[in-house]
Amino acid sequence: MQINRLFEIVYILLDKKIVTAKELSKHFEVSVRTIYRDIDILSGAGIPIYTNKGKGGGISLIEDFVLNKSVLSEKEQKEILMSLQSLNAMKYLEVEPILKKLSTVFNKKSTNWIDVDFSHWGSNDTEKEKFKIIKTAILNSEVLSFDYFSSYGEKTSRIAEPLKLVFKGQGWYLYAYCRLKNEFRIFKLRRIHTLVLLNENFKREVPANIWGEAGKSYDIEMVTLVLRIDEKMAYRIFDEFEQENIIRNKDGSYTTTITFPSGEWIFGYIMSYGEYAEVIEPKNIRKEIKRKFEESVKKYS
DNA sequence: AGATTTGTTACCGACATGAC
DNA sequence: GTCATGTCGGTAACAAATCT
Repeated sequence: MQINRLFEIVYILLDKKIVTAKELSKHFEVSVRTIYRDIDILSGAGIPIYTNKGKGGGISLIEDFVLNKSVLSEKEQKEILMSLQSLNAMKYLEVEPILKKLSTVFNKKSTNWIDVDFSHWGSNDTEKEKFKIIKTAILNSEVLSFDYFSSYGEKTSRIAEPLKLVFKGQGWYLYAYCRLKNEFRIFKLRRIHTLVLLNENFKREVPANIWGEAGKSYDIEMVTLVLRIDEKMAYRIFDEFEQENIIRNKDGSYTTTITFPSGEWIFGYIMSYGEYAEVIEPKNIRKEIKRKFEESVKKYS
């Protein structure tokens, strides 16, 4: 199964409105038989696809499926986007520019409950599970309870009204109204544990700007790090970095590139690798790390 | 009405992949 | 290696819409 073909079919349909199976089969260099199988899969995934026979017929999406909100309820639109997203999220990794185009089509015209980025969704089953639960909670406006571990490792039990899933930087975040703090908060998915759907509904509007003051988050300076990490930390590397940014060296160590919002916390992050990580670039961070380690050594001497 | 265009379904064989 | 499973291609027969 070539998942890219499915997305591209949807994209072509959005673009051209109507296409015959034969045209599609030529475009993809597969048989019409295969195209029909794809159509089956797509409609199974909740995409409102239909066909017309005879001259001028072909395959199309239900009219104005993106543009006309009255045809599809808000909820249906959400689910279409979700079904695309989860197809992608499940396991198919080769996702390409078509998805970007698709996401702009959706983002512009459709709902905004999720900021689609179509980046890799990791390989972690429990994260997929979390994603699924949260998805359900958002779509049905159900209150969630979970344990949350702050960056200091502090654990708090939260009850929150989930509003939006956002992909940002290196991972997924849940934007929700936290009843513990009585504020809108952003939770990193990876730090959320023991997620439970409470049998309670809520009503709350999503504020226009969820990332704080306008533009603020976009002005954050980013730092691109090149790290060499010891083989011993392999389990963390594949958890924390994108696969295509990982290079395995001859001696078994790994070189990875990652872009982070700059800030003091980067040092903490790098140092959490202890002796097993070495900063190659940028030089100033390399120096700073060295200095910090040296200071730390002083304490022990 | 009959030809043409397009979708729909069934069946079978080839091939790849993963499990045992 | 063998077996099961899944994907794809080819063909054939049929249904429905449209054209001449």
